[in-house]
Amino acid sequence: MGDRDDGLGLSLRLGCAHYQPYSKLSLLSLASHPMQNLQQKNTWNDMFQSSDGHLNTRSFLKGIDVNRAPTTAECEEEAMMKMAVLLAMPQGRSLGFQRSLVLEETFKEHSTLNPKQKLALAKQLNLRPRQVEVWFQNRRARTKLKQTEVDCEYLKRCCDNLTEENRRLHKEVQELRALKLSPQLYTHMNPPTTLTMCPSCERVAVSSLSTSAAATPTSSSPNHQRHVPVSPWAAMPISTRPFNGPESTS
DNA sequence: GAACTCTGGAAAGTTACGTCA
DNA sequence: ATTGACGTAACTTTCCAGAGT
Repeated sequence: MGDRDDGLGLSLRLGCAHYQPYSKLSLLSLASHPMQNLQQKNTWNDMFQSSDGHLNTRSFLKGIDVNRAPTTAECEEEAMMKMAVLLAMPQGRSLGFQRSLVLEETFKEHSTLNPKQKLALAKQLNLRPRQVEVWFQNRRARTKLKQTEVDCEYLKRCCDNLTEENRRLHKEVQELRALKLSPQLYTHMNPPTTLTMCPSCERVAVSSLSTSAAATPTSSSPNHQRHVPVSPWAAMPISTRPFNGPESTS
């Protein structure tokens, strides 16, 4: 799974963008390696040994944000070390590190295989064609699941933004109604012409006359301290409003 | 050209198993 | 030692597109 940049502006980044050999690999497959050698396992034990003497691979994994682009310094050493450890971690049943690596590289090129490619890959990896086929099926499923999770998060953020905007608009309506129902304020209001409405977005904007009148009330008209509730984005182009896109929320 | 059958592949769902905390 | 969570390999079912008749 490589970087993705679709219409939603979403992208998935794994590892370090500057370190290509590992950065594009799936963490799922990186974590799968049947390192059954006892001697090497002791090495992993040493590396993951926690204070209480137990192995702590999950906490180690927590230190890696697969969606964050690490700094250059991290890329060169820390990320390298972490990825190297990930690559060697035994995790469940797997086809082996080298095989997974080749399968991943092949998957990056094309997520589906024609029969000829499948046979060639199976021969290269000393696997049955059926195993290669199954691996690609499962890999596509994992990719789709991951993408679904990302899309779901994006939609959730959109929903949150709209909810907040809805709440803000309700408050604004209430304030406007209160303003209209107040006779004193209503009679001393400036003419409606001081409020202008954008013909394209139909948002009310405050003209320079009204804003100056509101900001600097004269001694002869103290009641001119008129509050005009205008949302902070009223004068903003639609495309730059906070609820208009995923990039504006983070 | 339309209707039907066959076949292969993909997706979705499920199961079994190994590892770890 | 046991258990639940998690990841992966492998299987089953369903659907669909393309080829052949």
